[in-house]
This record gives sequence, structure tokens and C-alpha cells, in this order.
Amino acid sequence: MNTKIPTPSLTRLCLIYQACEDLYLKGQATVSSIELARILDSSSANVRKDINYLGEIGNSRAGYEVMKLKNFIAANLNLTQKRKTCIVGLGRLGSAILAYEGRLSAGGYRVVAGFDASINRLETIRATVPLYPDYEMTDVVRQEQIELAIVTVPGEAAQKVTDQLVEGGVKGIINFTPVVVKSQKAGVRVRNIDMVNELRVLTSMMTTEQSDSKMKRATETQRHREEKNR
Amino acid sequence: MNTKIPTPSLTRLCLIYQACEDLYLKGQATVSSIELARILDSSSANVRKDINYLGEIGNSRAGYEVMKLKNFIAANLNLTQKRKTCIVGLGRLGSAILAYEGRLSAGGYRVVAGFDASINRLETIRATVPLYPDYEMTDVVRQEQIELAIVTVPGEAAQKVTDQLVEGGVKGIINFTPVVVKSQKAGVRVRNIDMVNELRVLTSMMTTEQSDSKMKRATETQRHREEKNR
DNA sequence: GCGTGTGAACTGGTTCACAGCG
DNA sequence: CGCTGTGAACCAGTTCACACGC
Repeated sequence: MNTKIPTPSLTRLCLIYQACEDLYLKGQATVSSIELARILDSSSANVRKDINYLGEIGNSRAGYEVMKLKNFIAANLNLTQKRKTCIVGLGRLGSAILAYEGRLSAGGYRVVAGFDASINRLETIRATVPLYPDYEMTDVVRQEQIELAIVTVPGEAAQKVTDQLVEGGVKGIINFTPVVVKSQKAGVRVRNIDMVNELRVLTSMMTTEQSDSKMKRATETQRHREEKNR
Repeated sequence: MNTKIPTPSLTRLCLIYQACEDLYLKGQATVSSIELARILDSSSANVRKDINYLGEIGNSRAGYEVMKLKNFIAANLNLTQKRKTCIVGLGRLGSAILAYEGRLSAGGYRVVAGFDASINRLETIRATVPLYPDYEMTDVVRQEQIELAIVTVPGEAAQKVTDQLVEGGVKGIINFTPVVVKSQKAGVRVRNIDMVNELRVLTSMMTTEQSDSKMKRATETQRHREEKNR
């Protein structure tokens, strides 16, 4: 089924997955592509295409069954089992994320280790997850079979840390550092998120007055259909 | 000059801007598109195209002058003046970012306000920037002419907060909430970043074995040229 | 009628390949 | 030569528009 799903679709599918969870908690049993589009701030055609990458599921006239859709996405995107995760760098940001542990866990990610270069810091932080000095990183990752890592070290250390993680067998990394890191080993996925850069992109977009994506829009017929349901 | 620069290019240009800063600090005077590509984990053609959206600048044979390029990008993307920024929601994550103030400032963003719904919390946090209760948000934003906001409130509050910010005149928002928020007013840019969703995307990418973007590659000649310079 | 599934048309970005210049 | 600037070719993702099913 999954002969290459485009990344933007993958991102939206994960968002849809979350939306299903929320809708389910609200007691809603069924949802249309139009409603999902509204939640994701996307288009209904887009939503339908995305879902169809995974195969057929919908029930015409009534839309998608919330629970069925959620499970369907989870099954196809391998979101069913809890994945082991670690946090590297326990400064302000890292600690905050560590404290976030609950939400990560609810989302299907168990934080099983924290790492930092400063032994001192390791001793002062009290956490529910075990903390280790950075030089044990590769070993612990390998031993515990940790699949994901969240990196919040200073920029200078980012690439080194990445290498150690990859060496230990990590398969996905979120890097909050201003340095773009790369994994030698193919197949390891990295997502770089730097706040300053995000702010700059935002700044350039807002000042350079890019034609707003909401301006280029559907034809009359389409627009009416979508608007009506608001 | 800037008749619509694609968003991915904008993102890379900001990264290049940062790279220039770093290179400058290292004392490097000149940089080639190939080297930049390596830093950004991108392709040289891409880098050249991006830079050319802004107009011509390069100095054949020797590459780009680091400082000139940096200023060139700053001028075109309006990265020259310091922008006022605020942080909404001062829980663990918000406070961590508040403490990050130094890096934001170094990057050209002055944090001039923090907001939270809990008066209690406002009183316990000690910060160098003024803190306000959330109901003053719209007013303060308008008064101070704050252009950017970083939102770290609980998901339920995200859309409401966004509306208040937009009402006050904010032009760009980074939303760390699991809820995708939308601005009614056109022209306001929103960047949604949710950690759990990022982890899910990563998970689906790594397990679903998407053909790695590094696999589909340049022709022989091209590859050789790029590799040689490593 | 309402809403999914889907080819076909289109738009946007990336990569190629090479001319031109120091 | 080495490296930029750039049309042209290519590939990817989005939007359109409509057929088909409940």
C-alpha cells in the first residue's frame, strides 16, 4: 500500500490522527473530509487524497468513522506501539520537555533516558526517568533500543551528539539546535527546528508580503460547498 | 525584486543567513554554494537559485563574500531591525523559552512581554521582561506594537489566544500547541510545531521506509563535483 | 443530495546542464 | 579551470471536477 507517501501528506495524516483522537473524546462518531480540512486548515481534496494513500476506508454520504479512521492511520503509519525516546541536553529547554513526559507518553512515546554532559546537573535534576552522562549515550541507546531522540544541546555539540545517537542505533531525531545536523547512516530521519530561524522565516514572510496561501483559492462551486459547512 | 519567493527557499535563505554569521565568526571571508549546500544539507543548485531570487551578488570563481551575502539576505528579507516578540503561556516550556531570551535577542528578536492566565504564576516567576495577565494581552500587544508571538499555552486555549494576538496586531505566530490554529485576518503567518506530531511523522517515516531523499541523486558528473569538495 | 474516491490538469519547486566570466 | 547565474527539463504535490455509491 505505501508506495511512497509524500512527506506533507504524512504530516497531515498524523494531524488527522490527532484530530480523530480529539473528536472521539468529544463523542463525535463520524467526520467528513471537509470538517477535517477545517481542523487542519487544509483542503478537503487534500485530506481525501492523503487518506487514500493508505487505501480505501470511507463510507460515502456519512464521512469517515472517527475511530476506524484513527486506527486505520495508526496501523498504516506504525503508530500503534509505544516507542522509546530520549532527551539529550538537560538545560532549560531539555528539562521542560522532560517535564512534558506526560504528554509525550499519552502520545505514544515513552521517555526512557535523559543525557547531559554535566554530572553536576544530572545530580540536581530530579526526574522520573533515569539520567546518564553523555559518554554513556551510545551504549544506553543501544542497550535500551531507543529509537527516537530529542536534542537540546548547544549548537556546537549538536553534530557530535547526533553521531553518537546514530551510532547507538537511533532512527529519528528532533534537533532543536540552530545547527543543521546530518546523519551519515542513511535511513535516519532528522527534523531540524530552530526557534530563531522560525522567527526569521516568519519575519521575512510577513514583511515581504508573500501572496497569502489563503488567497489562491478554489473555484466558486468548491468554495461554496466548503463555506456552507462552517 | 521579490516577486514571490517560495517558502522552502525562504527557509533556506534564513539558514544561509545564520551560516554566514557562523562562518564570519570563524573568520572565513568567502564561501561557495557547494559549501553552503553542505552546511544546509541541500544541493548547490538549490542554494544558488535561492540566492538568486534576491538578485545577483556572487563573485565567480571565488564564491560569495560571507559578509556581503549576509547583509544582502538581511536587507532583502527585512532581518535588519530588531522585532518585538512576546511569549504567551509561561508553563515549563514558556519559561524555558523566556530564559532563552539571550539567544533570541542575539538573533534579532527582543522579548518585550510574557503572558499567562495564572496571576499566581506571574508572581512567582522572576524575569527580566515584564509579565502580564492574559486579559491584557490584546492591549499590550497593540500598545507595544508587538509583531511576533510564541504560544505555549495548553491546546484548549490556543485558538482563543491566537485570536487575541491577531486582534492586537501581531503578524506572526509560532504555535507549540497540538492544536492547529488559524488566523482570521489574512496576512498573519502561523507556524505550527507540535512535538508529539513531529515524533509521529518521524516514526512513520522511519518505519514506512520512505525512499530516502538522499537516494535520488545527481548525475555522475554533479555528484563527483560535490563529493570532491568534502 | 451529500460525500468519498480518483484521474487529469496544473502549479510550484528542484535538479540538470551549460554558458559566461574572472 | 572553478564557480556563479539561469533557462530548460523534470518531478512532486495540490487542486479540479466529476463519476459512483449510500
